[in-house]
Amino acid sequence: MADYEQLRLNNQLCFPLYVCAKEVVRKYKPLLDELDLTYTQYITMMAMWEHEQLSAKELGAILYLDSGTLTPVLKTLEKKGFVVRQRSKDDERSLILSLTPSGKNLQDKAASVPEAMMKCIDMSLDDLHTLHKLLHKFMDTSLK
Amino acid sequence: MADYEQLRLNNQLCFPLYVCAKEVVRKYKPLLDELDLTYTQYITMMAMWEHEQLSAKELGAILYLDSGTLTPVLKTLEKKGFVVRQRSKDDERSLILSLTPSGKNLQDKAASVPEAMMKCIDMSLDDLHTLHKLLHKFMDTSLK
DNA sequence: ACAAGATAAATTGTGCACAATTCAATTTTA
DNA sequence: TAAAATTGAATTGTGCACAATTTATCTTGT
Repeated sequence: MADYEQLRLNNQLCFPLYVCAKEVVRKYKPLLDELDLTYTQYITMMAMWEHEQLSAKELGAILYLDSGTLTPVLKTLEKKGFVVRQRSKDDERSLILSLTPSGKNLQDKAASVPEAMMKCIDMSLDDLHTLHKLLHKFMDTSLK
Repeated sequence: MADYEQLRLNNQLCFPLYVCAKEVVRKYKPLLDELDLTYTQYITMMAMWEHEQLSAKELGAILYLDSGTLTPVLKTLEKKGFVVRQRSKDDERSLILSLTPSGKNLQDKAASVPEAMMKCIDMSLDDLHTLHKLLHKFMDTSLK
């Protein structure tokens, strides 16, 4: 008689990962509403603030998102006036993304978001650091 | 001149959480295709295997999902013949969920999934255990 | 007993997320 | 160098995920 111990939700690694990710994104919502950004748009803008200019392909590699997801997100960000989409002169297949002044300015408003989020999280810095390190290890070793 | 250090993707906790969750669910896909289940349907079935019978409200509390998500998922699982949806006699508002024989049998096939997933994950058991513990701590302390 | 409030699902609308396919531009190769 | 293969975005279709609203049922207070 099998007890299927491995199939219990509490014994899964993926389930808490899935729940934490979802719920943290939900925590972001009221903060990001102030910036008129969804979470996906927010991480897209973070990548843009770091890189100033990059192709859609490079962006997808950074964010782990494919064109099916990014194409509509980028069109929305363009419509909001934060991002410019233009084809590369060198290679017409490539879509080059850059920030508008409005998109650059948004970084000032966004600067308070990480701090506000930290206030919601009631764990020691030590635990948070360990968690951060293990998630990156997980990404690097298991998500190829 | 601000350097916006806190806004860098690599310094965020949420971003690796979001990526790991997404990518792990993607890893599940070929395994769950064998069972004709999506990931959301899979965790729903896991909750059913554990509880045999429960209300939609209880299921939502277990899975951290609201009726907007669960209603269509449960209708799909009913259409696939794994789950029965019926109103409670005591309280017509409540939706009582139970497994069909086919839904129960599916547990046998599902039993190999956790093991197969573990083979994809190239981290020490120690690290996995720590990660698991920290995610639960995070859920318990920060997601109220 | 009945109106007012609370509760449980369902519905509606928006925005991802991804697989699979398509299309156009570029590169490779016979 | 022309056909074949590859590449980068866009498109199409399916399935969540959640906020907000609606509907039906139940509970509570008078």
